[in-house]
Amino acid sequence: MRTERHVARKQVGIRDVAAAAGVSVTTVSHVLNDTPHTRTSEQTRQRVREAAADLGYKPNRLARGLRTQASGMVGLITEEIATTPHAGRIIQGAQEAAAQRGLTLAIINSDLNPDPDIDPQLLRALTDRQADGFIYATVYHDEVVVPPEMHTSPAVLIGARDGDGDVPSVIPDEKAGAVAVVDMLRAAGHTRIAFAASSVDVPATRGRVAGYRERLASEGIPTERLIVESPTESEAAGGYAAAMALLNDGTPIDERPTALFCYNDRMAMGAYRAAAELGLSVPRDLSIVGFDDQAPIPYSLYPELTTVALPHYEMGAWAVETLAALVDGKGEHRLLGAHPTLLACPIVHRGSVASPVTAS
Amino acid sequence: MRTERHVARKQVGIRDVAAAAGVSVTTVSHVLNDTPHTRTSEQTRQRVREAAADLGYKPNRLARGLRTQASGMVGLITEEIATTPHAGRIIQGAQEAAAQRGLTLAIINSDLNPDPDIDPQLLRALTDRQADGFIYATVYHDEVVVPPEMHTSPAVLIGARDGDGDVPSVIPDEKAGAVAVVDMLRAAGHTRIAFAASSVDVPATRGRVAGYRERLASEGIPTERLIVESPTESEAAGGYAAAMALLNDGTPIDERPTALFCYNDRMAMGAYRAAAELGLSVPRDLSIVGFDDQAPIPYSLYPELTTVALPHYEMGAWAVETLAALVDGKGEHRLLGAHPTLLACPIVHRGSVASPVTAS
DNA sequence: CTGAAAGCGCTTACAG
DNA sequence: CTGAAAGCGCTTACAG
Repeated sequence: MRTERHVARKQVGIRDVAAAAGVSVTTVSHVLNDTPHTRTSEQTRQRVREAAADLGYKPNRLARGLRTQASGMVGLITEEIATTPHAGRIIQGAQEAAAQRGLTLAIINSDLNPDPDIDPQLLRALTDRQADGFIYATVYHDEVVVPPEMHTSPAVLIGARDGDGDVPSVIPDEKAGAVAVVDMLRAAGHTRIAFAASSVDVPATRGRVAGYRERLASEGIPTERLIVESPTESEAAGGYAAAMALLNDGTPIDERPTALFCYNDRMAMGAYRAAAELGLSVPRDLSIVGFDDQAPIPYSLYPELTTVALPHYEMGAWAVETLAALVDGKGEHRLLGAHPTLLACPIVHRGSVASPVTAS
Repeated sequence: MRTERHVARKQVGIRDVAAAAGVSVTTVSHVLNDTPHTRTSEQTRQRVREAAADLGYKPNRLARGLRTQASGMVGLITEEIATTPHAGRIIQGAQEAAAQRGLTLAIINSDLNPDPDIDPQLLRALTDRQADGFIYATVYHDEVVVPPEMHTSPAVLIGARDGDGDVPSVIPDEKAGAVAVVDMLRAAGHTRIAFAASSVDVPATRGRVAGYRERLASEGIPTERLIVESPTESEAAGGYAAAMALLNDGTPIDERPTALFCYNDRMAMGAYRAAAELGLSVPRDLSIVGFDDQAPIPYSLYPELTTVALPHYEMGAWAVETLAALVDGKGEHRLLGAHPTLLACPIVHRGSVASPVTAS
């Protein structure tokens, strides 16, 4: 008399429903799936539905998938999810969009890939399970070269474009985000806006400085002396050093920057410390803006950090929506593949920006 | 002449391999799966394997699953993955353990559930796909009541125990972690060790204070005046306030705490700020220890924060390993269900702890 | 309008 | 030792 808790009690199948309703399995399938061009009397439909409910019938998606050649599953491969701060939001966005469409999301975690070639082996578990499509999410490459499977099946890239210009992709519009920050700071009355830049070469780095530099340049404001790169990584210590270099370089106090735009929130943390050591009050003496909206930094700082959010959730959702459209044969994905879709990075206003006290 | 990139080119099946190798599909299945008690001549095996490789044969897991009644898929349901800091590590641990066993991990995200009843609807997508087992991860409840499916199928809980004492579960050993911190601080020579407690009632809260309090009590050190609760949430501002209350309450300087153990890293951030404002240098004048090892706080602080890591990755891995054992019929899960498995929370030594300067 | 039957791609008793 | 055949639970032309 062993415990048999995990022995499934004869799963009820479509045949059982048919028997209970006194119709054929064909009919059951039609009414339960609302197959178009199939007219079944309302009375029969009723009977079928009741029988299904009574028996607690749940269609076996494996069987259906085998028959229809569509698993209803999409695979998300993400590089080193743990190290990329908000990867969770990508997964969440993808999962919720998938659920809305009756799709199930399978996750594959990959090691951080130093070169831009995607390992075809990663797709293996997914292709074996007949995934309807693939999403590959990376954060360290501008361009990536995708394995053949991703060319022959619906696929989508997050955070990098396809080198062949074939697979659709989505990336954050870092540059526009930086431009918006400059505009916001200008509107608050700042003219001397410094930038604490990153020294590591990832896609985000270039877009952010570019937005900052070009926007200021377009208003005739020279930025050479206002940009300093972190001497180390883009962490708090680097932000501290950059801020120190910027604010404590011997220039007269009334020529110092009144606003400091940091490459990311972690560097902004260091900038806060530098400001404190220099006796500068944020935001009165110095406005500080970050980038990433990386929890829990922005609301752990005092005052809370005004920063720019990355559209992780939105990219995840965009990915499965685009995938679903490709699977359905809609959407001219070739066109999509040529240029990455840019998603907005909205400013999150908190307490670290104010108008400069020194009126010009 | 429409583009037909997504039209699969006649997927090669087991039948094709059989034909190419000149054997039956039975034989192909046996050699490819290494079916025990089946002796096939080495020569035949060779031929089969070559044919499979040549044709690029990939078994269809859907078909196999249908036949064997085992999908090879496990489902992970996580409550509000985005808000729980390191949920990504749970997913990673689960995914990697799954991959090692040839299992695929499907993810379902759920809203934060205010009450302890798990919504059976969440399992729907998973049961329809014949998931071999379920993992439910929560962080806000001590106990949870699981739906019937999780009683009749292999299932496992992360972060909470089953109210019925039936489903195996795993939780961090918060208390032991806190005890270890006290021991470490005592070994460094501290006697006046304060605790900045959390005011929010989650499982973690109780274990951490308990460990702190009991350990000190066991050494005859009274802790009443050394514990102060955050007046607000367990964020930086609360840590700041608690630290201020602890360090700036008018007690003579040589009676002040020399070490401050914070409920979590976020509160520790606030404690750093309080220390700075009081002119206390960390760790010389005050040692600070956090809890959670929540990126990027510990290495964003100066000096870097010594803290306690949560075994997220390990819990994820434990979950699928346990699940796999249950699926295989091994493991007396009833016994497992009675008491949660505790996983160690290791101290991560960084720069915020030193021996007190004021020798006793 | 409805149903019998084939078949999706596998695995696995069972017979030879 | 090897293979023919049934069957997992569905969907879907096709015939009635």
